[in-house]
Amino acid sequence: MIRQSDKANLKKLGANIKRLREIKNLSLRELSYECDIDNSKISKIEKGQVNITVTTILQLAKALEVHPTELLKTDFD
Amino acid sequence: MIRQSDKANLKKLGANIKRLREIKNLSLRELSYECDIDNSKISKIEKGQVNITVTTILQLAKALEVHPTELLKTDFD
DNA sequence: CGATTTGCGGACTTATTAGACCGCAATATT
DNA sequence: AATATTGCGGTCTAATAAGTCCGCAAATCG
Repeated sequence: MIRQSDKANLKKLGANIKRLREIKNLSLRELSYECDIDNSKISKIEKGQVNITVTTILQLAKALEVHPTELLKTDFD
Repeated sequence: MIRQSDKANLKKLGANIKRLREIKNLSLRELSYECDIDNSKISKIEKGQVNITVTTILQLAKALEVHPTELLKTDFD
């Protein structure tokens, strides 16, 4: 029962995470090393292919050195 | 491999969600009706017993009529 | 007091994330 | 040109979130 608006929202989230990563000039593998999440997984997250959990958000935020809320700062549907 | 700090963070998130629900004077069942999430599930979320996904955060935020970032506005470890 | 609401927890099935690994095509580096 | 890096996709297992239902004890209400 994965909704259509959810897919769009996950893409927005992913795009925002990618933006934050690029601001820090990190490659997928570098960020992967920092937050202990497989680089292919991060790739999928950025593509909006995964509905990540809160703890994953927190891990990414810590590695990106931003408050978790920053990851969600986008215009969801 | 559920870490210790994660448990604490989930509790903080849950407490914040509960706070937002109480601000709107909603019972678990009322909020449940609004966001289509079982009341017992919301109870577990508020207790920090579930590591919810992004879409669940979005559902709750919409029902609570706040931006998703509001749910994460707390001091995580 | 009797009836209703409320928070909460247990139990169960299904769907999906987490986590780990591999490999390739394109790009960047030397 | 040769080598290394990078983004990305596929695959597999184990863990767990999602989703649903039941019921109870305590609080609230008429």
